[in-house]
Amino acid sequence: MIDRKNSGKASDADARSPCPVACSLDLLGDKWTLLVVRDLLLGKQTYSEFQRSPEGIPTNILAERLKRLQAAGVIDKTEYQQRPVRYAYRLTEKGRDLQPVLLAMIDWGNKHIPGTVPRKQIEAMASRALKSMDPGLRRDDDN
Amino acid sequence: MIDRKNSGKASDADARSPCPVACSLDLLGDKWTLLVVRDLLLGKQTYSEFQRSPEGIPTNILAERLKRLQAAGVIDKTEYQQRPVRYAYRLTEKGRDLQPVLLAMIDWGNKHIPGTVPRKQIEAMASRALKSMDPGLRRDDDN
DNA sequence: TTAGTGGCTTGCAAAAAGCAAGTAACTGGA
DNA sequence: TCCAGTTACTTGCTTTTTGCAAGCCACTAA
Repeated sequence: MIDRKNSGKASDADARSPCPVACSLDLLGDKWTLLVVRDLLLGKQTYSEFQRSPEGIPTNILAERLKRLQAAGVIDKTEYQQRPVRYAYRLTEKGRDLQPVLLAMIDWGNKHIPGTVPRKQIEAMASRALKSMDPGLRRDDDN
Repeated sequence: MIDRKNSGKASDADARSPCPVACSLDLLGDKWTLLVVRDLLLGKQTYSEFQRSPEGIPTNILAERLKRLQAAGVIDKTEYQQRPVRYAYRLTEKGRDLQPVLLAMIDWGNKHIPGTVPRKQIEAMASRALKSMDPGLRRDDDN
């Protein structure tokens, strides 16, 4: 199972162009990747939490995206307990820096797509998630 | 050639969820769409200009994306001359409002993907494009 | 012992992307 | 007038990616 694609590449190599937009889209340009990042910013951390999001990401795509994001250094995966083994996915600084992109999308959606849940409500969800978090999942350290 | 998909839909109907991020990605979530928006923000307006961009968008994909963006109200298409007929694609207000999303991506790319051309340089390109623009292509009106 | 959960992998059909080629309307030059 | 070239696409076909269902392994709790 040797696969040379995307190996280690924190950046380009086979990027389409040196444009930062094009390079960002090489990693993030699909319907699912940024939704996973959104979930992480909202405080979700486990595979099954991502699966339970209302959009219903297919499980094979979720697995593939988590690997890609990890390979790109956007997230990391840690065993937060053994017996039974459970993994927590968390954003790295590189991942957290995607927040402005997500916020810009939220603002655009709110302004131009009727019926989308407003940013304020989303921010409230995020802070509520932080407060009610399982202590075992908390990140007191910063990478 | 009846096609009921995407007809008129400025917003959702068959959106995956009411999340503004998910809804935005339903329209913008692929490798090419935001590159076309980038080109438009940089002052490019014609089919062949989009084609000449360094990423090399396949022509059938470009045609399909232009239709989708037009159907979504992000761009409009006007005949800016006849004999021979030539079309100019321009961002609507909805389209211009995507600038913050693009800027956030540029900043992220500049910070985390080595070798990407810096925002300042891109902004310089955009203003140079404005100054040297064919008067026939200029938009003095605002929709 | 058995049902249930978490975190995946595998197989396969359907959709989308990517490539090459072709087309229609027109221009400008020999 | 003929011919090459440009613009704005469409069509056909192959390859890649998505999406859906099912299966699997480790483990727990009843």
